[in-house]
Amino acid sequence: MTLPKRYRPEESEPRWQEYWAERSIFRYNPDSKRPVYSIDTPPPTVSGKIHMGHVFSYVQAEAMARYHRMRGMEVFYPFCFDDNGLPSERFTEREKNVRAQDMPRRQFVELCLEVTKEAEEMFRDLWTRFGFSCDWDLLYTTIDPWVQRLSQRSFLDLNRRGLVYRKKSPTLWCPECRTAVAQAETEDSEQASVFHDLEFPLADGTGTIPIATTRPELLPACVAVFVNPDDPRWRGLEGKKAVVPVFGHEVRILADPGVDMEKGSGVVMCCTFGDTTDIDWWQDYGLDLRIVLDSRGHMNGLAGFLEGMYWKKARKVLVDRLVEEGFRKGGRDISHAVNVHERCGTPLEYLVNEQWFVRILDRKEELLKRGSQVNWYPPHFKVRFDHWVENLKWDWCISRQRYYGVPFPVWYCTGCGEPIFAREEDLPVDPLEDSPSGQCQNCGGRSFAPESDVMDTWATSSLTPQINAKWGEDDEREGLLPMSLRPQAHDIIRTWAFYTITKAHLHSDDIPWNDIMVSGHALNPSGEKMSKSKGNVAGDPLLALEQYSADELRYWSCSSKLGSDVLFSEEVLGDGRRLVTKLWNAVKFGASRLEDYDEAAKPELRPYDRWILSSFTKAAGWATTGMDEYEYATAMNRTEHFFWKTLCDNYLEIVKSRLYSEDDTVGRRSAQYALYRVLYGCLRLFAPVLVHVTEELYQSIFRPLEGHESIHLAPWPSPEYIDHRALEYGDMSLRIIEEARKFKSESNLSMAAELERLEVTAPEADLQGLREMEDDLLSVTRAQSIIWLEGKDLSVKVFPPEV
RNA sequence: GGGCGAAUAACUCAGCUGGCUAGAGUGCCUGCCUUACAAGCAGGAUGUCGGGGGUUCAAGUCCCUCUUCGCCCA
Repeated sequence: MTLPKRYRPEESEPRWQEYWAERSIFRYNPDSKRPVYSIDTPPPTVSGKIHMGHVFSYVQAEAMARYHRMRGMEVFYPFCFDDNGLPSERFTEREKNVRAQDMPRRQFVELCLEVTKEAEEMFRDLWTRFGFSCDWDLLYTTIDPWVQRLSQRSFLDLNRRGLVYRKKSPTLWCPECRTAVAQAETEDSEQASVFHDLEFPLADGTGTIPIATTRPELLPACVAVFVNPDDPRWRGLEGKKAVVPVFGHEVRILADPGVDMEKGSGVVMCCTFGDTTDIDWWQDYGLDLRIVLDSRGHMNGLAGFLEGMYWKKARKVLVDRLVEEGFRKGGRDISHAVNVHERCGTPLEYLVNEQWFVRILDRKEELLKRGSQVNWYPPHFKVRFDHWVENLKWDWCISRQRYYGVPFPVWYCTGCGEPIFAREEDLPVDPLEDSPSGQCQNCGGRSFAPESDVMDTWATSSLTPQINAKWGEDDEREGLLPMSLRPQAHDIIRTWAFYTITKAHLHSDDIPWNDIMVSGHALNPSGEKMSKSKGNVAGDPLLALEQYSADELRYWSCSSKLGSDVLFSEEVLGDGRRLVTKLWNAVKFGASRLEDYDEAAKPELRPYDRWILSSFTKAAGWATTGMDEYEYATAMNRTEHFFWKTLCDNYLEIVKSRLYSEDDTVGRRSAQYALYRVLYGCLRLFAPVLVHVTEELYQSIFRPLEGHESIHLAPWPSPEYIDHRALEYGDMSLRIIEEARKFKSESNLSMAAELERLEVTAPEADLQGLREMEDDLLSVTRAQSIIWLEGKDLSVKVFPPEV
């Protein structure tokens, strides 16, 4: 049982990773009698490089998997990839320097599959090297045929429940990606712009009205002008008509309380469509539809002389014209928030297209209720969900005019346009290649056109609990829903968490998971959020793994409170290394003193041995409470403090001489017993985070007696020993050791220096308890003798040897 | 504009339901090679707990307000 002087993680870590894989240590056993702890891993988007932020968040969840496994639960912990949809398309286009529209659809899809496959292998390799305990046999990707089938089944189920509809309707549109996008895929970008002050003539020639706008190029799309009915400046205008400058068409002047009197002139033009207010008014007042932009953001024929220009150019040309013709009275530079596509940063437009929607707007209350049924860790993140639901303005648009994704299982009758839905037993279908069976229910037609849109990736990735449970499949997994835990970062509450809760509610009238743990972000050393799009990513995980061991990086990932953002910096990573080394050395020392350890030879325990066992029980209790609340950082902190301060700095020094003693066999046996139990206990408390070094130490030292195939299959420490009296006097006595050490330090003496004697004064009630530890106190302080005196408070006098 | 979070030692952060001289790690200073560990050990210095009010016998901890920063959403 001797360990090498130094621990070599670079050699040890791959060895144990291989060991776990070969023996399928982390395989999920569906026939197990243990209670199931299931984790709904959010499949990472396969769209590029992984950064420390991913690692950070996934490690936190991984530690929870390890913990629950040790608590005796059957852990269902899959890994997965989200590799369909727009992100993967753009990734493929970037990697291969191609554009989807330049090649046959089938060929592009093949290319996507190839590119994402490579990325996934890299991902899997990296995850293995971080010591992830997922069951790779449960791996799925969102483009797998059976997952596509499940996703299409979801669509058909929603259709059956009357929860999807297809409608020509104003939709958020990205002119760059040329597809509809969902509200959740947008973000605000602060951009410089100009507020143009225009003047609209009144149709009856009685004057003009001022209108300020940032989007003059939408003038040809102007369908009305609005004022506030309470605005005294514009009383009497309502019902008149205004003439749109340059374009000359007349529009009605209407009054609506939604007009902000403070902003600009208090007169607003309504265009189809500049923003959501335009859409509301267009609907509420039955206004004309004048679409002037095409799917690429160019002006169309309705824009007259601007036709064919990209909107930016059109704006410039039109502003010149407005100035020329005297309609523009001025303008000022402003900075305002523009709604852009989060994937490419392009300002979004509202176009009118046929799109598929999931009906959610009329279910806000139900969704809020579902959200409350989930346990949020930490709790304050729930309000993000609530606010998102409360502020929803659109039904969920799930169709995308792209190439690579799960197809809609739908055709349209060429005769009457009626949609034909695939039969469930035929799934998965690709309407571009397959044909529906039978004829049109509506007109009897037999000729069909395929739906060429694909479903948004969220339509599938919102189904991860159902995918895990193989919902509706022949080999459906029983008893997994709702799942135990969804781990994820806080930036995807409004997308992933929201959609997943929505789907579970709509399909099964249930919550998708009992708990959700929301992790923070890893910030780069200057405190900024790392994001691929900003190009400020620090800490390439592969590079980090060359400099630091997986355990060190894991330690960093688990050293901050759940949900809070944390800096990724070199100095913080040193902390993990210190602990790993200390752990190695302490166990190495223990092992050298435990060579003849005999569990059966346990004698009556000495006071300090009872003390350390009780202290451990206390520390393990704190750790357990922390882990149960997903507060792994607190748990690790408590454990580390116990291990370093109580165990190493004090206990080991106290019992050292007994452990080396050849005369005091009973004392030695007693110390050996406590040391063995406590070291093994500490290893187990550290195991969820420091997964490799604890395994290495366990296998070398504890496996022969404990027998578990891996420390990760060993039971989490339970309160096995508590002696309150020993705890009290042990803690109290530390003061005596402290005073002796302080004396030596202040006298510039070595800790090994001998002392003549100690005079300890203590209250009568405590004297007996303290005196029971005299032998160990003498050995740790190197004092010749201790004089025990009775007094009011505990105090210690130190006498050096006579010179 | 609304919401959420943060503001505690030079740095990174703990401080739960208010209670004894406010903690940890790093860094700094002084020592010490102690039969595991100098990547260590012992000791030490450093804080108007963002500002201002209030509640209370008692407030980093609760309430109000202001300031700064970050994030999310309009």
